[in-house]
Amino acid sequence: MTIPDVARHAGVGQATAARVLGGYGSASAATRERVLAAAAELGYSTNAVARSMISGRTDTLGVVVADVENAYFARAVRGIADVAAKAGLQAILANSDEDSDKEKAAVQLFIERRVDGLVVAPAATDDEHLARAVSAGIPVVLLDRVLTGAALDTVVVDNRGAVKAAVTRFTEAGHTRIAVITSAMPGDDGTRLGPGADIWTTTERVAGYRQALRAAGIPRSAELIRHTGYERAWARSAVLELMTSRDRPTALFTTDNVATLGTLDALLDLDARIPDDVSVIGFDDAEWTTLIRPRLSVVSQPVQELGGLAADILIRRINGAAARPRRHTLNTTYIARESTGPVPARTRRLRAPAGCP
DNA sequence: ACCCGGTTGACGCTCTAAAG
DNA sequence: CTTTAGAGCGTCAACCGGGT
Repeated sequence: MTIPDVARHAGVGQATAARVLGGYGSASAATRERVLAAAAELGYSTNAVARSMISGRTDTLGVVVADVENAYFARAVRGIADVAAKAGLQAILANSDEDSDKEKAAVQLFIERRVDGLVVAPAATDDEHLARAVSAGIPVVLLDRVLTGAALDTVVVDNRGAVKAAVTRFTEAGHTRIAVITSAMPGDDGTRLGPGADIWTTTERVAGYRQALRAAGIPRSAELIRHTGYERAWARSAVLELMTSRDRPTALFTTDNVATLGTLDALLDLDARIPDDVSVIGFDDAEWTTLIRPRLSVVSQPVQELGGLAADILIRRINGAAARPRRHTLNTTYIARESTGPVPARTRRLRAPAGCP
């Protein structure tokens, strides 16, 4: 059923039926009613493909994140989708798995699909493909991460400051053996970043950690900085190793959801008591952080607002806003709960249970 | 028989010009 | 206010004439 069918059935001209059904131009109330009745009777529904052909819009937003299963991205996507829906746009998702090639492929596919705009949490510092999207007339807003080379609207939080403030809680409580667990890809030695893994967020958070140590006059030691990769199991084994080593840390800061889950997993296996054996602060106030005991102290970021703001800026761009691209930095808050405490008086020996890898 | 580059028409809708 | 006629959007299959 197409507009000519509806027009014929309603006994009006094709253009009139199109105007009524498309919601543009004018038509008398009586005509409108006839057209709508005919459309309902015939079961007409708009052909969005045909509409896009002339309008040049698809009313869709492409969203590329590392992994929608990650609670952080899930909430961000929720924020994006809600704001998009209010503007009559639909978000389409792709996962990059922090792989630059996958991200490029996803962006290319979105360009081919002629999405009206893109929200990307970039996996790497390479931005050529994003510039291509922009020159193809598809505006791009970066989420969660900054690309230094690109002049793009960007929505982030103050990662460095947030982590510095949180780690300072540790130093103020007297901790000096403070480890940081990140789920960035490690290099060969397990402590430095691997090639292409210099994700802005992680870099900033580790920088915040370093600043806090420096401010407290604590010499930094490389073995306390662990880049464990994007699998929770990897973070887990890194923490198992770290916590059973001599001179183990008394405080752990985890920079993201995956690292936090892997860390807690390891501490459960070690039967470590939080915070008596080790204090923990995580980044991101996931829902489950208050369901466990002790409740986890966290840096909380307004994830859903972050996504919503990204979508909002993007929609403005789609509608022709020409302002110079800028970085929007939202604030985080530290939420003190029960997972942090003073330095343990003496370190109880921790060991992994038998059969535990 | 085949391959080549080029042209045409079809898809469903939006939008304009011109006329009723 | 409403109508008709028609251009055009981007892509593809089908077709065309011309060449191997």
